[in-house]
Formats: sequence, structure tokens, C-alpha cells
Amino acid sequence: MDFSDYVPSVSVDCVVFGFHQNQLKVLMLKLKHLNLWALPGGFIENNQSATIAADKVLKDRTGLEGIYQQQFHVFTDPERSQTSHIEQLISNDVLDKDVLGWFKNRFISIGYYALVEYSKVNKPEPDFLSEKCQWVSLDELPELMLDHEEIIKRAYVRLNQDLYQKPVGINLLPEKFTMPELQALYETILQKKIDRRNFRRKILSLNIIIDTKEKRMGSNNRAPIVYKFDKTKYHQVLKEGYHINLF
Amino acid sequence: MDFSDYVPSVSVDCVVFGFHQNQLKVLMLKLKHLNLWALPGGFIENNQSATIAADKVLKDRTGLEGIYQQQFHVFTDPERSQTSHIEQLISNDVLDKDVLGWFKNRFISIGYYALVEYSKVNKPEPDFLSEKCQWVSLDELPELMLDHEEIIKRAYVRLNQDLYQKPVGINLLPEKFTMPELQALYETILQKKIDRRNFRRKILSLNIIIDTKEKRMGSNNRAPIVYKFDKTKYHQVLKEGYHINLF
DNA sequence: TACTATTGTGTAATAATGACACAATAGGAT
DNA sequence: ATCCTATTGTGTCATTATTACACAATAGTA
Repeated sequence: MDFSDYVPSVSVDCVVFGFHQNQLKVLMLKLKHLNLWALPGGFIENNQSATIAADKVLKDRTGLEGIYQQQFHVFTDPERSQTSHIEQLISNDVLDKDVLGWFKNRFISIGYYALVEYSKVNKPEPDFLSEKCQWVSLDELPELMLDHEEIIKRAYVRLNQDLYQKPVGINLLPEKFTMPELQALYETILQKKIDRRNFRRKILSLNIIIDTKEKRMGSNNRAPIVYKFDKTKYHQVLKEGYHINLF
Repeated sequence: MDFSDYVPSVSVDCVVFGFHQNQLKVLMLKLKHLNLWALPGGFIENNQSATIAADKVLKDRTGLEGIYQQQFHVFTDPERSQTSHIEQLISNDVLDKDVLGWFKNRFISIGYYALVEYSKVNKPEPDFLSEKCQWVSLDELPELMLDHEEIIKRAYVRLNQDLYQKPVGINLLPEKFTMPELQALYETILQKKIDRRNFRRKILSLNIIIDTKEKRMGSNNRAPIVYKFDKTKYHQVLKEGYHINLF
């Protein structure tokens, strides 16, 4: 295994959020033969930007390209670099012992959060350290490697804040969705109940969703209207941000 | 010059904002014998976090400790690493040519913005590359090294956004200040005029400033009330953020 | 004492928000 | 068919926040 084409000391970690069954999920890797989980991550090639490196991580794990990503924090605590899990992987013959030299370095990790439509990820792929790649509920996290729990917490805080400045639905929901589904997403992320009618009014006032004139049938109650995002207006709003009042 | 105690590939750059004469200023360094300016920056020692490294940069340039700092972005474009300015400094005998090896590396730079009370910075100190350290108006930036102009722009955008989520006055204004002064600060950062009376109402409703019962005398008009921040409430609001409405 | 410049204070019209009630309807039960 | 259930679509009213103003107060100066 050759690490010489990577930028030293720097890594990238991705917190991939998905929304399923009214829960926020994170894509996680289970280390081979260990009861320890990790975030999808990687290193930066010498001629790559970190964004491109994160794109590659996302592509490799989810199979999808062009996933929405947002750099949110860099983790630089010198104590965050530990190698006990690598040493265990080596003693389990998962890794060759000559990789230890690379991992013994201190790493500063650039955190990205990514938003992806849950159902689009058909086959999450583990990497060379892991035996499983799967969705885990944000509120049922298993034991995590290094500071990955802190990274997830911070990603979530940032996602929460970002929700007040820009829309996120287009990345987390399928192309067509109903108002109750959109509301469930917001309630899940914000962790609070929102009045149905006030939510609708607010969302519609943003002018970023369009009534498709379809209805979502199949439930034994009034069928909700199916909406889709107005991509033009959505991206316009995303770029400008909400100018939520101060003055 | 020995760089062996620094983390490879990673640097720190600080955008230090100050407020003076109704203008937002940035602390800049002028490279020795060159007509080129740079942000205060540095490297991370092997046992330091980036935050501590930024603290040191801020201390070394301003003489002040405990300056408010906020990590805002990491700059990772592989094209951002250039050495032409270093080579010029070497050919001008400012630097020894054996430093070139270190600077030839690609650097990923962690951007911090810092807020400081302008008048507290008595004697800005240049570093080993520079002959001057001084305040420069944000809208009159000289020619800057590398991608430092982009770094400043992004810092400013972030400061702008942050203003909608948390108060900033305590870091940029002197301990005692008047309502018109606070308003001028907001108008400068947001680059828009705010109605005097509405501004006052909004600020007072946050409950983070206290009437000192003093007046600022000396001008031939009605003397404005002198306020100070209620540090307890200020930091409480800072921590929680404004929960500016969405729902 | 009057004048100037600017500050402190108040108020009315408009818009946004929060807290509700009721009609509409898809699917299933009778 | 008709009724029932669960849930959605729509509307309304009281309250609060915002916008756009007018006028009185006052420190210094003429």
C-alpha cells in the first residue's frame, strides 16, 4: 500500500446524512473484525483539492456522483490522532504492518457533511479497512473510532444552523414528495414539532416548490398533493440564502 | 531556520478585523522589499491544535491574548501553493535559500477570522517575512500574496452571515460605546443603512447591552447615552445564537 | 438666548407569526 | 351506496414584529 501520492498530515472525513422512516441517518463503516465504526474518509492526492477528495470518498461509498457536500469544520486536536485501531487491524492481518508508518503521523481532518437521497444509495461500499458500510440512526450511534462522534455532532449542529439560512430538501428527499414528508424532514432535523398549517404557509411563501397536480394515493385518508422543487428558484435561494430578518 | 517542528502541508491564516472611522479594517503584512501584502499566518507545531497556532499568530502580531477567533474555511486548491514571492524574498537576501524546500511543499491553509478592538492594537508587529504590519481598509486592499484576497472575501462573507446568528459588538467595540457607534458598526458590516429608531429597538430587545447612565459629551448636539455589554447575557446569546425565526 | 446637529422617544400602518377550526377526500368497513 | 376513519387542504383571528415615519430633548456654539 502506497501513500506517497497523498498530502501528508491531512485527511478528509464525510458525514453523509440520509433521511428514512422519519429518522436522520448517517452512513458508517464497520471496521473489519472489530466492534468499532468509522466515518467514510480518505486522503488528498497531491494534485487534488479537498473537495475533489471528498467527492471521491462519496462516490466510492455510495456509487453516486455530484452529491451535495459542505465543508463544516477542521479537526486539529493533536490528541485526535491515535493508532490503536490500526494496530488492531494489523494484528488481525487486515492490514500489512508497513502501513503503520503512515498512520503514525498526526492527521488534521477536514470535515464535510453531505446530503443524499437515502433511496438512491443502493449498495453502500466498505473501504479497505471495513467490512460493512451501512446507514445508522443518528440517535443510535455505535462505538466510533477516534473523534468521529464529535465530528458527527458538529456536522449535525452545522446542518441545523444551515437550515435557517438555506433550503436542504432537494438533496434529502426524492424528486417528488408531499408536504407532510417535507415537514417530517424539517421536524426531524430541527427536533421540534411544527404546526402543519403554518409550515405549509411558510414553505409555499419561499416559492421553491411546485404543485405537480398529482396526488400521492394509497393511504386510507385524503391524498396529499405531490410537489417537486423548482430547481431554478431553489438554487437561487440557496445561493442568496434566506435573508431571515435582523434588519 | 528550522521547520521540522511543524506539521507538514498545513498552515494557518488569520483575517483580523478591526473597526475604525466607520470602516472595517484588516490587519495586513507588507513583504520585505516587495510591493506585495499578506495575511498574518503561520504553521502548526507538532503538539499544537490549529486554534492554539492561530492564537499565537494573533498574539505575535497584535500583542493581545484571547482574541476572538472563528475558523471559517479551509483553502485546499492545489494551485494555491506558489513560491514566487518566497523566491523573490530569497533573491533579495531576506530569506536564506534553504527555506525554499519547506515552502516548495503544497500547503492547505486553515482560515480564521478574528475580531479585535482596533484601539487595543498599539503596535502591530511584522513577522520574519515582512517589514510592516498595519491596518488596511477592506475596500482598499493592495495587491495580495497567493489567494489571500479570496481568503479575506470569504472571511467577510462569513462574518456577515454570523452577524445574523450571533452578536459581534463586544469584540470590535471599546468597552463603552454609544448606540450610534454600534449602529455604524452594523451598517458597515452589513453594508446597508438601518433606521436609527428601529435599530435601537431591536438591539435593546436582545437585552445584551446596559445603560451606564453616562453620556458621551464633547459634540455640539445631544449627548448620546453610553452603553456597555452585559457580558453574562452577551455570552449566553452568543452560545445559543439568535434563534431567528423560521418556525 | 437662539441656533445647529444629532439623539431619545413614540406611534400608526403593514406584515409575519402562532394558535386555532372546519371542510375535503382516499380507502376501508358496513 | 353509505358511513367511518385518518389525514390533508384551506381559512381566520389575535398577537407580535417590522417598517416608516414625526417630534421633543439637549450639548455645544454663535
